[in-house]
Amino acid sequence: MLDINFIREHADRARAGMEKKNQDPKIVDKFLRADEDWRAKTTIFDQLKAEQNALSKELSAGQSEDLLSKAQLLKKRLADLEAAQADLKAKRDDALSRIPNIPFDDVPVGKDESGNKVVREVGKKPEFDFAPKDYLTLGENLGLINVKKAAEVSGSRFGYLLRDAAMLEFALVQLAFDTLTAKGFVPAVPPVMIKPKVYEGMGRLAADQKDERYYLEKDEMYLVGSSEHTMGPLHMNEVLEESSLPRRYVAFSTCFRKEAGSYGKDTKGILRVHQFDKVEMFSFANPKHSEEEHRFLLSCQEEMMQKLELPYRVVEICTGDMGWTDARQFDVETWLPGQGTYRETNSCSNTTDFQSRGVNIKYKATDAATGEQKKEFIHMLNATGFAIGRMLIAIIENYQTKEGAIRVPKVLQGYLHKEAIGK
RNA sequence: GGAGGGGUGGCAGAGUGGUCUAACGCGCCGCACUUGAAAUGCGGUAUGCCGCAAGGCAUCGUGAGUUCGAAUCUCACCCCCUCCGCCA
Repeated sequence: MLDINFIREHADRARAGMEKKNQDPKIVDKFLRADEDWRAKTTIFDQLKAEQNALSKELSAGQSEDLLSKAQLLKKRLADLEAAQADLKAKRDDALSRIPNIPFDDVPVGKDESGNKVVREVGKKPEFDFAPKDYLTLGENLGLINVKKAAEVSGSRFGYLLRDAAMLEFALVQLAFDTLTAKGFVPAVPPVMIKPKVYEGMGRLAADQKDERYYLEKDEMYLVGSSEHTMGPLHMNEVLEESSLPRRYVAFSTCFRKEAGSYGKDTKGILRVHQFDKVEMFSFANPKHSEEEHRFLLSCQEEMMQKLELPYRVVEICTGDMGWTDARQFDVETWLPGQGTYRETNSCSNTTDFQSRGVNIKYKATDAATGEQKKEFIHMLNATGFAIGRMLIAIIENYQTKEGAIRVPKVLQGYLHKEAIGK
């Protein structure tokens, strides 16, 4: 969530941010109104409460009928006031939860993905002396992917990864963990279920994405859409030492997504499924250096793409297309020759203090001039390591042979103990 | 899932209805003493909110309740520990 004081003082900037993100800026005014009403009620409530406290003290010294009836009257007034106050606060907080993070000023402004800016293209697109096939045809032919059986067993948007596809998953996970732990990332396997209150704090139950979540009603738990969601709260309610920053993690988890609102989109295959595995990078950073940290995470993504020798491009996501919690977002899109297009395979976001405020993670900042110590909200960043399903798609399509086999990327051959996947 | 014990400031830990405005201790910060340090002494050391300020309000795991008044009593939930059962 945004800082309440920031919205009070810079309502115009909050409105502008919402407009850029295709949200209704009137929400800000709704917030301001509820906030003002709440503050007025709070002032009266606090005064009355002070009266009550004084009265209680008097009563503790000596009771009298007069004082007691006065206190009883006060109690009733306070109860009414408290209800009204709680109501207003709920209204205010509801409005607050409908305000996304504000994009940095230099983020390209745009309505939708057509406004995204290609930053660079890297790698050579493979050339084939035959018509390249799509991954699903290849994968089904080789017995690597089975979505038909998965549909019978679990429904649409599920898939079985079989044989070397399953082996490739572990090879990719291993490659990512090897690469990133060598850089000091702490390896992690986080929970995939999360309490509603914590999830809210992470800004991932906001209006625009609540329908995207699986909820276990009986247990009041959500299934996470990414390990980001439970890695962020790893340091919930903590104050981290400035010298310990940045704190970087590489996590592996299954991800669950309803894919509501994407009916009819990418319905075939395993590109868009309800369940997939993903390696994720997460960083708790000093706000002074979070932009730098963001570029670093992006460079890690690119390094791993280059290790796989996959052609990709880096795209800076425009305001209208970027995530709810993000102040800046880059995507890595990988070339898919079977489809003749780039598709998003990685994402990399700086959420600044939008999430850390929600899960209460601070760091001890030392003022360089005065030496004074202050606790401030930390910046939190997340980035895809490998989204396994989509990387399999990219590998299958880019490494296909005329005979319908798949060459194994050099860097994975050691993990897979083979150079090609055939029948 | 069952039985029992517990959750209090950075840590440790007292407090079982009204000077709790949360003891004592440790740690931390400042000052004094000291050549310096240690030791000692004195003072200060949670967070959030309302307010221009003075000041006020809230918070003893969370939420609700009883009461004029709750860390303290009641209920529900969460978490931790011990034991039993079940389980990869």
